[in-house]
Amino acid sequence: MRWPTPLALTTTGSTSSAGADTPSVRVSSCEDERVDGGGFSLSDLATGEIVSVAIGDHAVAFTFEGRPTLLIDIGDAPDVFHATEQAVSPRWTWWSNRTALKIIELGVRPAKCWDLSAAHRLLFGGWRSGPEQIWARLHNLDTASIPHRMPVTLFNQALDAGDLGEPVGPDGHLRPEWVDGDWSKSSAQVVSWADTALAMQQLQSRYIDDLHHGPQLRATVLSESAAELLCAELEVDGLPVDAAVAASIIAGFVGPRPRDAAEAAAELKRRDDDVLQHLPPGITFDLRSPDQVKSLLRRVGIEVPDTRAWRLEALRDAHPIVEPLLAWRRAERVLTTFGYAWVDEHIGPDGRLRGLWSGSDGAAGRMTASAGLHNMPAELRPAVSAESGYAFVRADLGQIEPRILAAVSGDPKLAAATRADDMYAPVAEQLRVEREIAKVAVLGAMYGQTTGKGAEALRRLEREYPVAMGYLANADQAAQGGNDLRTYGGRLVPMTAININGVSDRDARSRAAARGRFGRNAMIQGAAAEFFKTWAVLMRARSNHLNARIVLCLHDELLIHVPEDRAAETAALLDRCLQEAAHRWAPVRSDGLQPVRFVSDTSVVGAWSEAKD
DNA sequence: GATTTCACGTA
DNA sequence: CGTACGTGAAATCC
Repeated sequence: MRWPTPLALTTTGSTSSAGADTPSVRVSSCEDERVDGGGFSLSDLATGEIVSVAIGDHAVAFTFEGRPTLLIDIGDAPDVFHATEQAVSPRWTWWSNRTALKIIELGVRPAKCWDLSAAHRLLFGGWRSGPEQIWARLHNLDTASIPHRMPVTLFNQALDAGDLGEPVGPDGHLRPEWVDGDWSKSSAQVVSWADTALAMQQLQSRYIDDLHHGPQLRATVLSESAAELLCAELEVDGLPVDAAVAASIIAGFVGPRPRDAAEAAAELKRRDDDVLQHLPPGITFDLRSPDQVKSLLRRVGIEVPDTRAWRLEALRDAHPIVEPLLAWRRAERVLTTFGYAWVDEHIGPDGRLRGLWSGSDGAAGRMTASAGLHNMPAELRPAVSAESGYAFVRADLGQIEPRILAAVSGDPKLAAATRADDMYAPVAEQLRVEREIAKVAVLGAMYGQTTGKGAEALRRLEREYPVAMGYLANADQAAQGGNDLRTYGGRLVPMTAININGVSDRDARSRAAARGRFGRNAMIQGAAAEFFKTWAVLMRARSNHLNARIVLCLHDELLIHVPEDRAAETAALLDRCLQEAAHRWAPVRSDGLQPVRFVSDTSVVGAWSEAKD
């Protein structure tokens, strides 16, 4: 698709409203060329779907029915985005949510999009999903041959816009100069880059059709795209945290905030001495060094292969130094990872903890977050508290993994068990074992349990739920054979994603077993991640009128910040969204029943720590 | 200076 | 039970 001479224009900031229904934008000039574009009325666009492509950090090219319509500078025109969302709520197309972030920072919340990067990670697996990767895979080019740009040196200055040429180089790859995006763009080049992105959207769409993975694949692309919008919003909004409460909790572990270096050193020594006093005077070890801790333990007669907490836990009574050592470890964790430095670095003056969010990193496509948002110790959760006049609605999915297994495998008997609030109860009855045994057996089957107490229960599981167990065995076998997997929602799980390092010292058999475990786990964990994101983005889309904001996603748990008087409504809506997500995953049967039931535990709280099971 | 290992928090 | 992630400090590599 080549575009005609683009109407490459910027607004003058004079978005005039002719009326609430027909906002219009007057366009006049561009960075480096003048194109007489005349007037532009958003109401003209209301009849069809806009495809819009945001470019780099700044400019955005709008297209309508394949024709370039408008090019603007993001920072210049928040009102244009706002009006566009209001009038037509387009499905934006962009290379990644870094563009969405720019718009969200202006206070506009795009409703929907096609995120090329998210779609790419879904379709092809892995982490890398820049324009050059997207282009290469869709053109069957070897990603190893993607060219890299020479580092910029004194003698190798950044290119002028005029030196860029076409986006595609002679080797068939996107030119790295274009991908890097730190070039000054002419309007024609911006439009050309938009052209490229739109072409990728069409190729991805065709790729989806050709995979024949069922209607859920396209639905997953849209859900994962929306999840990227959610991620950008999570980065902008942040998690409400009371820094004073956080500081007082930290003080309980490591003492008050030191005023100077000497005080910090004294506090450090005091904590070290709590442990070292159990040794003969004069003997000292660096407690921060695992090797030295091992030597320390050897000196008091304890020999261990490593000094991990769970191992030392069992040796509490072996020597009086073990107990204070464990306490030291705990305090050290708080001090180094979640101490005052963490508070200072990640909690803003507005009382929001902010980190970077990824919608689908990793092997199975779960969301990830930095700044400790996903591994904050439970002891710190009281500091995560709603602002004045607000409340949290927190909800987590109950027994999500076995329910997912029932759904993706299509096992009718296991699906029947999901009708119970506690699905392990009917499973236990079926297996004629205790509930705990049944639970361990089901989890063991999903995770590839190796140490076997539940061996007998596992055999019974295979007899009673052959479809579900067959699904897992199939994934295990495929992964052991080095074959890539694809989740129920359509995410490719490449077997290259498995971390070989951790098992490199084992023999071939245990490596194969590790691959098998990885495979069966990825199919469940990945599908659960997809289901969770569907739930979350439905809630995001449905809750605008409540002023509710999702402020934390934690694999199976949602935390929503909402005005107090809308909390009950929000909780009710959250449940309806869960039912909608379940329905989208598996339409109702002929008898009108939902084949697999999903449940959540939902509560309205003032702080995250409350009402947590 | 960059990379790996150990340890540990979360699900 | 087992998988995944992000983190920080020490140890190791180059």
